[in-house]
Amino acid sequence: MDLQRIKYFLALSEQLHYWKTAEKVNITQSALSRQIQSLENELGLQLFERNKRNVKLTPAGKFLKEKWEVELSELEYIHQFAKQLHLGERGTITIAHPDSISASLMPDILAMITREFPQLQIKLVQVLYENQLEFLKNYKIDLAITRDINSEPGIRAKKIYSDHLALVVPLEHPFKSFDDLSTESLKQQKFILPTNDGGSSYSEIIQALFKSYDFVPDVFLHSEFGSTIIALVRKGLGIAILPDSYMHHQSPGLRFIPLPFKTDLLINWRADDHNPVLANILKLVFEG
Amino acid sequence: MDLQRIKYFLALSEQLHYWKTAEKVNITQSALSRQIQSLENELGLQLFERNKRNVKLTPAGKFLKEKWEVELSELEYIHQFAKQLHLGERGTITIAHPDSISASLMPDILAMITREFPQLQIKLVQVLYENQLEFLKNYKIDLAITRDINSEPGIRAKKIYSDHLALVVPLEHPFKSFDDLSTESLKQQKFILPTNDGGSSYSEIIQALFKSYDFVPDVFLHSEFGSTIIALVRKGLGIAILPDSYMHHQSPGLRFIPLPFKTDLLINWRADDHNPVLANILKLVFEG
DNA sequence: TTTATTAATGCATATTTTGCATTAATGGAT
DNA sequence: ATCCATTAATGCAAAATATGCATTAATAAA
Repeated sequence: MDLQRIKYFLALSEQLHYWKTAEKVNITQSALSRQIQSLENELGLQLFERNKRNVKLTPAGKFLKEKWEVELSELEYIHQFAKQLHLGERGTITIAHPDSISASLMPDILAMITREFPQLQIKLVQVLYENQLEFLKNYKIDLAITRDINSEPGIRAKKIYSDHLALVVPLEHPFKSFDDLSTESLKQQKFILPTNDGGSSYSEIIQALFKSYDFVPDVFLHSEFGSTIIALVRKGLGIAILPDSYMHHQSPGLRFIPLPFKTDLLINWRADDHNPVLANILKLVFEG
Repeated sequence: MDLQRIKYFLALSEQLHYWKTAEKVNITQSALSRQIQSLENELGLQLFERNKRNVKLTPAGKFLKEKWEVELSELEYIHQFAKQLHLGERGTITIAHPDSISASLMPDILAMITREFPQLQIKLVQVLYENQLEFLKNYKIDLAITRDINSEPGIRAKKIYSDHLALVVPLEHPFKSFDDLSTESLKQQKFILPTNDGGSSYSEIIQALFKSYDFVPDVFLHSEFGSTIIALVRKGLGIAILPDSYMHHQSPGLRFIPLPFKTDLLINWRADDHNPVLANILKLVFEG
């Protein structure tokens, strides 16, 4: 059954006149007549009661007119929605990102996305460092913002930002600026550092930093969660090294001392992911 | 957009394999391939992500699969429903009938209808005698059961039943049987009779009855409603003449004395009414 | 590298739809 | 009653569309 036929029927059911209707829908009266006939044959029922003079809906025709009007507009809506999915203007995307940028980079990115694609639904998740690529490969997330360079096949990555590292100390701490740092003074500090899992480029940078001062830090505690680390520093339990993106978090009682080391932020996605939503978001992130 | 195409799409979206699907829907792989392509062109979007080896739904395709499945089954249901309307197995019909047969003939007719056409919706109404044909012509009712022969153009009628008239008296009344009736004894009675509107063949029969006893009745009250008349008779306010169909109403305290006069029941409908429901009901009423 | 698998495509054929011209039925006017 | 204007249906040829067969091109697996 062709939907066009149903549209012809609906037009005729309004006009109840073959000639006028035929003109309206841009076919000849002959074609219209036969379209209605085929529709009736296909359904095995009569839609119109007609003689050579008058056209009138049968009860079944009246019923179908009402129902089909609803169904056709429903289908119309569905098709428009699908078109938006196709164009990547609608849909859902799940993004994992590090805690550090939840008050700096993420708000910017999200504002940009909702400005360009207001219909997109975005799910933000925080994923443990070691799970990020696995979740990406298993379609649990579609986009991962990480601080690590990966070399997974099937995953593409691109740098989107670069953070300075900063030494985070309580306000009352004697370290006021970078000049106060020395091997001697650092040796006396207790450190709260990210979990050292060996593979993370972020950890490696921190290791390099300590190496440049040529000492092994006294690590009081490891945590994977930046917000945990900040809370502990504020309580005076130690000092930490974090990306200075954390400065954008509302953290009274803390001092960030910038260090001459940088940590990159990379955006990761499946190379074979053809979801148009992804393509739109990547384009937006890279090109503004 | 042909619904058949959508069915092909749905089949392919299950199998995700052109050959197998083509076989299943009884066309060649070539035809299927092109049907899917036209569908994609028509919608202006991609339904499947495919290379020469694999077929996979796109997000839009996945969405449409779910929605179209629902819509198609909805349409299926609508078409079946319409078919039933066409066959007169579904639909609504409004029937007017006299109060007298609401406990005798009507239950029989209704039982018959619901047995044969359980999906039919029947509205029963009581319409004042003088409005019956007007309501029928104005499509307020579809079927009128009357006791009057009409000669309206456009209205067809057929006799379906014949009632005896009965004299209705309270149980304690001296009239016990037809033999107790005489001009003398009747002259002493107060009568409660139907409204005498002149045109009703029912009233005319009652007039003929009185004429056969050669007297003019002392009429205490006229009412168009049989149940009102019965209530008044039971209270001893007079005696009445009613079709003996009323015997089937639960009316303790009354005696029905059959009279040798008959009143016909006719069923009336619009001659040009092609509602299949009507045709079915008429057939049922006439042929059992 | 080869092979088997599989979606797409060129082409001829079959089917369906369309438009033109005409027919047949019907309501209204004379 | 009769004629006329209107209007839905229909025969026919042309156009558009769908189908099947055979082949091609791409690719994953052996």
